[in-house]
Amino acid sequence: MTDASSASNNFIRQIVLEDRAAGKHGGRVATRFPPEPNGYLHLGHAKSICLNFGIAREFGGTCNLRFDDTNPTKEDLEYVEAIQADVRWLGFDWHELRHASDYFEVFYLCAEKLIRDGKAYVCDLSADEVRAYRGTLTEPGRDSPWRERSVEENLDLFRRMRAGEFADGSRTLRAKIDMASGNINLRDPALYRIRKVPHQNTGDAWCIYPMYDYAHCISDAVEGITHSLCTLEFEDHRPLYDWCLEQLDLPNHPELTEPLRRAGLACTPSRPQQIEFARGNLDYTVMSKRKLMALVQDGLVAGWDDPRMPTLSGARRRGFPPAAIRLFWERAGVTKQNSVIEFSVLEGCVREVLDATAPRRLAVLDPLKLVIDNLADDHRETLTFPNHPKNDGFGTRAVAFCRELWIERDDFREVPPKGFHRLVPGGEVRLRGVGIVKCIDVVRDASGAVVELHGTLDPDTRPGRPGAERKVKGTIHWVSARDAVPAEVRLYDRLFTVPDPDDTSDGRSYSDHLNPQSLRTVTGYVEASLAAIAPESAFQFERLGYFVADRHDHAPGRPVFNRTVTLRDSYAKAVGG
RNA sequence: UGGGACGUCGCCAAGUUGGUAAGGCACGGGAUUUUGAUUCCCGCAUUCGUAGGUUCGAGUCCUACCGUCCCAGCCA
Repeated sequence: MTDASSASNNFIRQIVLEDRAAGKHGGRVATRFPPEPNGYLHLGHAKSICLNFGIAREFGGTCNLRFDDTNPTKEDLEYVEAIQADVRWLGFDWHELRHASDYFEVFYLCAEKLIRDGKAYVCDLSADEVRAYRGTLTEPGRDSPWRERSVEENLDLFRRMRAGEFADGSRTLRAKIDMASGNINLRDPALYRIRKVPHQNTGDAWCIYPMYDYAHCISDAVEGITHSLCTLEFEDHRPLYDWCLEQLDLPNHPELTEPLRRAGLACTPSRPQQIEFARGNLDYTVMSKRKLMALVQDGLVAGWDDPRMPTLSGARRRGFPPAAIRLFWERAGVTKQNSVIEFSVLEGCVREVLDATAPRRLAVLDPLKLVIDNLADDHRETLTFPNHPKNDGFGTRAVAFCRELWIERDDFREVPPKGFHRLVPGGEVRLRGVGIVKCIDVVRDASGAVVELHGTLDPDTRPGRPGAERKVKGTIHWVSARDAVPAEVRLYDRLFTVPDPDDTSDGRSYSDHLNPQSLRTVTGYVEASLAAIAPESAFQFERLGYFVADRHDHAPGRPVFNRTVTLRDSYAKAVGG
């Protein structure tokens, strides 16, 4: 994890630095990553994960994984399991695994304290009425008719809410703040609502559930969080975050957190500080949970881990190394500016990591036969290839060579465009690791299509011979037609055809911009040893790109590869290919 | 005159007491190369949303304006 040690500077890191210098929290740093288990983690979450775990790691602090599970109608165990796997895969491990629901009893005790202090009341208004009383962005709201109930009545009603005496939606517990505030979050926000539905973690123990603003700040304090990092849209919520913690003063009211200690959970409440940063967006993709969910449910992709999805499980299956994702977010930086990062930045990180870590192999994806006429029909040879051009530590491997080869159809042109460096009739090209071959014949089928090439290998240009230094314009890759094995290869491209699929100003929605070419499956030929490698092994197929053995479908004897990313190709770019 | 935030190169992003615009990606050019890959050089904002002002000097201070994003869930 070298990328975390060279931590780039950003405003949050500076705040932490200053806080430590000032001796806040005794110099302690504690963060948390608090996903709601209502979907899979995506690249955007990775930014928050890298930030929270990265800050904790840099300062010798701790970072908890906390499931923000306060809304049982949306959450599911499937997600809590997938999220843990994704965080681990990204390369992080949490100090403690917590659930907001672990604190339900604490939230309840805190609510009673607010009621006793005259800071919260039970409101009988319906959802529609609350909306009407709230006012608008430019007009103040009006006080609820239930705002001045006595402490005794509020306490009685709230206890009966918990006991299940009232119907869903019939009452809420509300904070008593200011119905005229310019900040709508302060217009007596709901703290608790009635939902008689079972919860993925607490079963049917509760029928009242706390709201995010109320639960989140208390959860942070209870866990001793020092810096509570969240995204920009919560900036308006910070006054409420601070209000709750100020009313409750958890550090000085141990009786409120007593249930936790009784349950054996460590608990030394802090007074955390919420700091907001901008989400990270990528072009040519969508990142909202709702849209990702729709892509899955509408069958537009093969699942949450479809290699075209910006989910972490999708990135994993696509072959993006976790280190590349970490590097990416480090490069992108952390600020308060809304931004859309070009996908090429991510691809660059992926190539950078894979160039250094992926062993090289030969594979032909669009095969055309090339017969070396000046080799005996039974000619068999085993060539030794380095596994990495710049790192001998990768060792070497044996590559079978014979008279009949597969080469890339693209690497032969009868009428070459200018600047074409590959094989042409009568022309020469280097076969990677073999020598220079000259094309002496082109075989066509009845329709005139090229079906086979014949050539001669110049024996003086074989590796080790003096002629091996001879220059030719191009080098192409190949595999032995008698030894290579067929493999299913999935060629992925971006899922959307437009930079901003979320833009609906032309009246079209993101699903109208799906790229029909985002997946092309071909059967190619790969070095035989690739049939035996483990799923998720990554390789560079020389001159083609980086490929990964599919996590689920690759099996011994049935190789399946996903193209992670192509190699940079200045030739294709120059000719507009 | 509802509240909150943000505007530095095509995309990110440094710039913390005002002293004369880092870096990355992308892009263009060149070298090396048995991957048109990698690597290596070189180039790439007289200018910091705009207009004024203060100052010997402003991206950094002041004023006004313009633009973008977020907020009216008993979602998070």
